[in-house]
Amino acid sequence: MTHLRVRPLIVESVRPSEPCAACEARPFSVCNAIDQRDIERLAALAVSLSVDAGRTFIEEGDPAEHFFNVTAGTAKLFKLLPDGRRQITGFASMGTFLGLAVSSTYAFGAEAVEPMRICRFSRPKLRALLDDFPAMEKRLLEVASNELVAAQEQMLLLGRKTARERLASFLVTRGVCAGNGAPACGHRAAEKVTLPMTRSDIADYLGLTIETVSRTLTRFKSERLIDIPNAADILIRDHAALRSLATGLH
Amino acid sequence: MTHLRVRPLIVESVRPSEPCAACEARPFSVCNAIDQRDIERLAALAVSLSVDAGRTFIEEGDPAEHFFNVTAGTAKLFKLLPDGRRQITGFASMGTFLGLAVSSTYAFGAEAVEPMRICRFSRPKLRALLDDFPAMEKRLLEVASNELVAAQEQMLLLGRKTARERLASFLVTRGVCAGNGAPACGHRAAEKVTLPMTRSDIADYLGLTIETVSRTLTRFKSERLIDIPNAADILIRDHAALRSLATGLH
DNA sequence: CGTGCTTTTGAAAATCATCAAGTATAGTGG
DNA sequence: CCACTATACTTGATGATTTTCAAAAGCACG
Repeated sequence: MTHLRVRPLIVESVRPSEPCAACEARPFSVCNAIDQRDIERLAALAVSLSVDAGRTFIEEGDPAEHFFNVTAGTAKLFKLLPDGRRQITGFASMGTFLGLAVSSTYAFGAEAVEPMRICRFSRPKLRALLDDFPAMEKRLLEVASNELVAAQEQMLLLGRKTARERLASFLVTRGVCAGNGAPACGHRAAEKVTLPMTRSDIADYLGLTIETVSRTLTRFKSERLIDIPNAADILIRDHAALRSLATGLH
Repeated sequence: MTHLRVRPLIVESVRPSEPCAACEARPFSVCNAIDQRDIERLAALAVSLSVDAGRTFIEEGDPAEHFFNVTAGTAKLFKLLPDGRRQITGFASMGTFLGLAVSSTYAFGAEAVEPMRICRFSRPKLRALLDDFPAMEKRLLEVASNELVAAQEQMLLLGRKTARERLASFLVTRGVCAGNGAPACGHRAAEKVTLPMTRSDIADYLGLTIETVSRTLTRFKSERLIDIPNAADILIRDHAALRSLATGLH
């Protein structure tokens, strides 16, 4: 019954010849908590995978069998209501660690918004490894703490900010921390913000509709705060004004 | 300016004779990760404090010098915008651990909504202790992971749920996990939900106004979903209907 | 150069916020 | 014990931001 066969989530599945040691994402990820000489033990667990754009590689409610580490590309993390309403809780890019749940099932779904490369670890095996590398456990706690802070900031945005303030916050945050896709998080503001996600994704991230997102961006443009050479790229023209808007000052 | 504060935050400051060993909150907190025989080392760091209702004991932006563990009472955790808009990101009750931030300053404020008892730890000292007790570090990671899941659920609520759905979610969650103040989190539904916080707090938690909270509760009452003997107590009359509403089913 | 998608733009509708009283409730002091 | 005050809560009328519904305009891809 070939027609019932589930299409494999994963397009390619390899153990790179020089697995973690040469990983470009390592400096940005929890993996850098492990010494160069111990890195092989981690590499033995890692499976590097390609994920096509649009592919869901974590399904909310599924048994949580793996941890993931994003090594390239971007994913959206989301929760759904039965009628299809969606809240995107965050975007994961290079270095982001996924699957930090105590529960036995995933609390959120994850879908690639652009072609991705991810590193997959068996949950129980990585857990076992963590016992030998408390430094990595410490890093995980740091990561979780930072995400918690970001989540609180997002709650403020979703609960109390206007549409204009939400878009301004989004652009500013993207500009500072995800300038052009690289999560180098240089603390300098980017001129150009590249948005790999659709307006629909942005809307579901900010608790708005696509129409409101589009209208608000258009208005920013008419106010000379930004330029929109094409839908995916935003040029920041008045960073100060945007930052001010983002923090709730009118 | 916290430095200019006249009245002391803390009303009473004691090291109880049997510090952590007999702590009622320990079974609910991260402290239970430490063995009975090692508990003294933790107790040596702990300072037990009383906090009056309405007192702010964590100020957003202040240097993060302490961790806290709630041993009795309830606090609201919040973030503010410059013009006074407030988002309550959560309520902390018995067993809740506070202060998990990597940053050197608190990312949120905390205020007692009813008389509280908290356990205070010096950040650097507890950090040092954690090196000797990886089990506690593990527990902290669990706690942070769980809070992350709760935060994502709250983002779904704030970004995508209607006022009715938000209130229903709030009542159901309170009924299951905070029945009558004890965070036993028994998985049975409570008949009565006691709300130590004001309507204003509920509104700021759910991203609504006090008027909408009040009206929605009144409507639930007229629909026989709940009873409101007094503003602080809510009787759940139709738990199934509320749960259904909370998950977005109309 | 269609075809299908995303994005933009417009008009109408709706939910929720704001403004404004009015009613409980609790705490205080006479 | 009872006014008296302050605060919290409820209820009503109006209004505004955002959503919904609808359709046109861009863009990418075969």
